[in-house]
Amino acid sequence: MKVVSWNVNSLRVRLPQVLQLIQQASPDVIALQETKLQNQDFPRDELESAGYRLVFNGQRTYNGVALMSRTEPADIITDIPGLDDPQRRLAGATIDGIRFINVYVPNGQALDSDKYQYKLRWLEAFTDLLSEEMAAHKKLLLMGDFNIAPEDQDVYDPAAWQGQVLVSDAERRALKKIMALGLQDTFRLFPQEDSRFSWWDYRAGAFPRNRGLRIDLMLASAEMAELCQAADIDMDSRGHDRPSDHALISADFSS
DNA sequence: ATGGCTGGGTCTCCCAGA
Repeated sequence: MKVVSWNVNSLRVRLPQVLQLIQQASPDVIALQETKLQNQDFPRDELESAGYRLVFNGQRTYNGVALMSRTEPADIITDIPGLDDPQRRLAGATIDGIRFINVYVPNGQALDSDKYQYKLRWLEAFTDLLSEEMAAHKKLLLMGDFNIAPEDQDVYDPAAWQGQVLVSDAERRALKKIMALGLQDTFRLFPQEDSRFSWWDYRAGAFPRNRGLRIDLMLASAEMAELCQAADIDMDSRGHDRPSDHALISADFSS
């Protein structure tokens, strides 16, 4: 089973690239973040014609996530219980007996911003939900744009980023708490070169200079981690004409 | 050098992203 996750930064702009991905890689499950489309504007026909069942949870301008699969999704969730939140950041479903949860974690903007407090509150409420999901599903894959670089090795210049949003102690603690529920970073299950990232600023030649962060993650429960055969970051997706600022990440699982 | 670039909406400026 091939699974991919991609922050497309507008599905309207990136739809041709998603269709190309389908043609070239034919993933079994595709998680998208930052679709930036209301549900009524979601490109249903194009993606259903390409052979996918769709779960989408969208809003205008900001946020929006989707979960696409070759087979029928069941037990769909689109909200975090107990969190009254108009922002559309979650799409989960059971597909082929595996629980998939796709998240677009809030960015946080800056440590002194209200958005940072919202990010921490969101993560706390999400962790409660995830704890229940983990208890109910042995095979679980949590993926998406976490907007947190787990370790300094996931940051191109850790000294310059020290204490900033995306790497701050509170954010990393929140991520550790999520992983302590029994999740493993699939990317780190395999030997990796240094300085491999998943996001690069559009500005100042950040991508050609590889000044990036690894903030897009695919986290697997123990049972899923055992089945994981490979995990990768698709650099071509970021080198594309008119690219998203995020690369697509992928993992393969034996059935 | 707190800039730069991109997408979307309020639409040729502003907000947000990370």
